Amino acid sequence: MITIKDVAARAGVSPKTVSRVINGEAYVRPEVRASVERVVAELNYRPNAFARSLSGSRSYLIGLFIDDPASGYAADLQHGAMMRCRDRSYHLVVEPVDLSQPDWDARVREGVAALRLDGAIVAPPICDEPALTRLFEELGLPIVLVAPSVVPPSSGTVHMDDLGAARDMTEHLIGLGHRTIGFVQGPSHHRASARREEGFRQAMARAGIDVDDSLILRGDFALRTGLELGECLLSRANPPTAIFAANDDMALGVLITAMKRGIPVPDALSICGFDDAPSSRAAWPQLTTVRQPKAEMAAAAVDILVSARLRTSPADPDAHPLLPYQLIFRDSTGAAACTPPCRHHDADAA
Amino acid sequence: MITIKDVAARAGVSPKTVSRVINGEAYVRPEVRASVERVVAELNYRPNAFARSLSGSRSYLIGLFIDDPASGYAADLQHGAMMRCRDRSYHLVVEPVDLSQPDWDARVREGVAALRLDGAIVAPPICDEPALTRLFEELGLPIVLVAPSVVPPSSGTVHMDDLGAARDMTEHLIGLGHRTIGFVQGPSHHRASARREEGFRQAMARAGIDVDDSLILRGDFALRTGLELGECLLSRANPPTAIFAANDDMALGVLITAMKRGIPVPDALSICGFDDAPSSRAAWPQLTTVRQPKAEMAAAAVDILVSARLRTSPADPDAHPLLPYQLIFRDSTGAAACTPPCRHHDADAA
DNA sequence: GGATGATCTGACATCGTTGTCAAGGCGTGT
DNA sequence: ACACGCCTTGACAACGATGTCAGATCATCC
Repeated sequence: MITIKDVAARAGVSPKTVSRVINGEAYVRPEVRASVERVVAELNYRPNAFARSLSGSRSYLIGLFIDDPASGYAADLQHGAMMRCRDRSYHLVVEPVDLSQPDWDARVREGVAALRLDGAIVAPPICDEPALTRLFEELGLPIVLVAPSVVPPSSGTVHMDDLGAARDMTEHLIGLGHRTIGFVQGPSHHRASARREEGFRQAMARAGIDVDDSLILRGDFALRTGLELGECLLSRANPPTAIFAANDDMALGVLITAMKRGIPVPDALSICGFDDAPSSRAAWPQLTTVRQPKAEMAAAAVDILVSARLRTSPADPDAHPLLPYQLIFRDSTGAAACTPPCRHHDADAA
Repeated sequence: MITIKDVAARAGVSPKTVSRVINGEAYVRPEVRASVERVVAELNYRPNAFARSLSGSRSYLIGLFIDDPASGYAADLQHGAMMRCRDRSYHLVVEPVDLSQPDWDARVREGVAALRLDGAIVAPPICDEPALTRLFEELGLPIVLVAPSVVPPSSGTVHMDDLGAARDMTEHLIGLGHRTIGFVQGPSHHRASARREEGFRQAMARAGIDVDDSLILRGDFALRTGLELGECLLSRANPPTAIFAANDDMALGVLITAMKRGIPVPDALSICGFDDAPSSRAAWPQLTTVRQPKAEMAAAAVDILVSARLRTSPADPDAHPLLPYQLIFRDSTGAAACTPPCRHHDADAA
């Protein structure tokens, strides 16, 4: 294994100078820098991460704290964070946090203490747990929250524009001629879900359509509530011609209910979801939905943590980026059966 | 941050003795051991992983090398590996390997060199890449392959019994009265998939049913081949009453084709898959399938790597465990429409 | 009682890097 | 010619653990 000394010897400089070159510090003559860089390349030298962290103030390690690391959501976050870490020559350590276990805080402490993490990314839903964010604050660990409902001070956040996405999707439905649209809400404590409803209402208001509040039902993001609330909406005397669910699982539930009742989708009923979960693609017909920039949010979180070493401004807008969403038009939405006067509408936006 | 010196001072012993206690070495008087352990608990001391790895021979780090870290399969492996790592006070580092990039080997080298990994877990499909396993061998890094098609010498493996699972599932179908059963194979290079076909044939042979080779079609694990091959099978003059696909995505394709043709599932057609992918639960009806012990395989891999420090026997059977599968009976399989004489059969095994 | 070996314990060097600090070289203004 | 500041460099001591080795203690056997 080659070390910094080998490089130093071969380049005819001191180890410290090699260290300077590696870390891009100033005050190294360009010739010397070039020569060291050449030797580094020749020997294919890689600094030992442990020595680095032991000696220096950085560990080059970022923790990703996740409730359920086996979920698709978690996988996307991991992927995005890991790739960005690699680009910035950091490494990602994924740590599961099971808040239902009594000793969860001890386990978190242990992980942070043993690894000297430079920062932590906290995924939903545990990013909304005050005890956890307090713990990180106590440990002096910079954190970035992914799509949190509440924003504690002195932590970074990454978000997507839930309101805008829901507005756009609703406008898509309205453009297809739908006027009676049902909305399946998420749980009340979930801020993002509230923003989605807000977007829905905005789009309806802009189009001058009165919202019938009895068409807005509250669910809990689980598939089975989609089944139940779908039943509710579709058994009405005047059922909606389109249903917008605040996540894909519930949309799937609505879809299954429609199939059971023999309602053809999208011919008699348009359905759209939110999340672009894997199951939205596996369903038939495939679900029109909103892609959350999960990987991008995680990558942005890494950026914030890495650069936070430099700047120490907690409320800097750079520490709270809003990432672009994308509407995914698939096969579960189509033109409304022509009850109201409707023109044909082109649906290939985004 | 408290260090080994703090503990040593408070316990009135040398740092080295504390080190001995932490690492469970022999030759420490029971009283001393107890006293040190008390102080460790009091101060809530955790050894610094970096110092440990820099000084000692272990890094307490295990790498999980994965092609597509965003897949559900990867997520399950990660979860299992991570939990077991935590129990054994190791940590898991996930490293993506993109074989399509020209410099993939340099990136792997870099990761291994910088982190001094104690071992690597290599997930499918890259565990079947000879260049990769050779690279690890060259680096002297112990590896465990997850469900590989070929087993290079001097590496551990973890497997599940694909043959037995497919046999059991086929027997389940036969027990439901099915006699004309279609089988959708995976790609030819995929050994596990071949074992699944073998299990299918064994069950059929045991039941004394002749296998019609034209009912066995080769796919490539993608959903769209499920659509196409389902079409193939269902448009026959004498279509099968049950179709067994070698993975869930293809089974889903078959399911969608059946829906399109208006064939009720499971009343007129039973379908089952393999993998217990998330989408198998999101489908309607939910798919009967085989649960692969993904998390358990990953956990077993960690065990092998951790204990391999102790024993150095490469071909030890303990280094090649076979993990138990589980049949998941859901709603896509049911009794065959009674063309052949059939008795009612109880389906609640496993 | 003294040699022997097993059981304990600590001093010290070491792992590979970075932080601190001091010092030398060089340009500039007076 | 001198003081001053900026650039550039390296010596040295950390960082926090473990490996090595030598020394101390104790029981056992001749």
